[in-house]
Amino acid sequence: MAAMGRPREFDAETALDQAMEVFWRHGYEGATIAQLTEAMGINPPSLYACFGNKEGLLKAALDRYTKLRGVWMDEVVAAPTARDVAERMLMGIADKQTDPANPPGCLLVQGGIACGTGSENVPFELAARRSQNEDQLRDRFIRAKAEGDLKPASDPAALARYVSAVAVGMGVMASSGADREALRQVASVAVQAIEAQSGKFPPSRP
Amino acid sequence: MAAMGRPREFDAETALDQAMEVFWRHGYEGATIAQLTEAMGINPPSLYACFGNKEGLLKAALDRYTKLRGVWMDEVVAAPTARDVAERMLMGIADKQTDPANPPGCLLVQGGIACGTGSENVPFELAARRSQNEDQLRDRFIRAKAEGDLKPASDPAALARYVSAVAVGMGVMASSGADREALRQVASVAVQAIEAQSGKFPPSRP
DNA sequence: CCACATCTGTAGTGAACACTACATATCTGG
DNA sequence: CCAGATATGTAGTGTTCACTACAGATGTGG
Repeated sequence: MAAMGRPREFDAETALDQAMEVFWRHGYEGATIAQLTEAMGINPPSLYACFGNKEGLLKAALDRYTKLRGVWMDEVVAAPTARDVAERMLMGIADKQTDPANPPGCLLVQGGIACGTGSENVPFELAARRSQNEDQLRDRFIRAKAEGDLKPASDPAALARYVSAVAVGMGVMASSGADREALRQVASVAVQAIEAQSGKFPPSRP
Repeated sequence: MAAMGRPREFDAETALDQAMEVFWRHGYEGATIAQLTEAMGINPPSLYACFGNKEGLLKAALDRYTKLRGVWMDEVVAAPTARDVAERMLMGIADKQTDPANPPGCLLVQGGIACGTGSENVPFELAARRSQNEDQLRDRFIRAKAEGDLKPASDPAALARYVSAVAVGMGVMASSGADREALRQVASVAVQAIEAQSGKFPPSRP
């Protein structure tokens, strides 16, 4: 019934990857539309037509980031024990956050911990995504406890929060120049707290 | 030999406390001169005459912050064992970062993890202050190891980095709404990694 | 080929920003 | 009381920001 109009000349996902990198490196407030459009290879009107506004672009970038991380997290929670889950996650983070292919640290931290007037919900947006990871981890630890892999007295939610906190702390350290070896040491120590809750206990009945 | 001029009508330390709170809540880039001057109860020319520029004001606020934290850290490292040092520090942080008298989280994190063009050295400035804490912790753990309080095979620098990372992670969680109990649980789990390195070993000879 | 719809590039818009010129006010030293 | 020095309040400065008006380009359906 209606004509379809001129088709878009850029690939949205590719452009989003470039935007993600800019937000990752400079944070939400530190990233300017000029930097974003240049990295994406488009002009401002194309950006606004496609993503609404700067915050919409951030959300799209966060969606893409968490989607990519999601497949990795699935591998993480596939580890056989709670201890191995923690180790695989934290060691993997040590590597990922110092991978020269990406900006250092984690977009969910670098994106914006504190923001000014007009961007107050950006930190909430990031926190919500982080808590998704934490929930996934918690569910895995609940299972580990049921399987007798964690102490009956252990608190899966607290353990997940702990691993999450360590991951965030590592992200901040990575962004301020910590090298891979330093982060691996942190991960190695951190895993010992999970080890202290681990063992082989009679599984709770199904 | 020269006249002294009109005396300043505000107290620099009091004004700095107010500025500190604004940076703490909104971050370096999110805090505007208008917000700062209003909180400090002065006008822009007074601010610039006294602190040079916005970054100078931040540095002064950081100095004040770390000075106040310094006396607390002295109490922390005065704990008798490495494990107690870690517990006192992380539990204290859980309380401090959720103290309604201050903005949530930690100024050394909230201040600015990622910044835009023209403020690139702000994150470095914060990282430098954080590493002061880490160094103090490391020195204390070196002593603990010498006293036979930590395993001979333990790495004090790695342990200090670990505690530091947990503290930063807790700060981020606090700023995104985690309550005191949640942070205490994180601290409680985190201490167990230090416990795993603790015991009573023959002290190395003086 | 034409009406219509959507994209693209140029060139801006008003608003908010960090910062400051300037006149005035308040001190000290002589 | 006067000269020099520094602080203060008013009222801006130029710059940069997110965002957009508009005209031309490129597609689809009839």
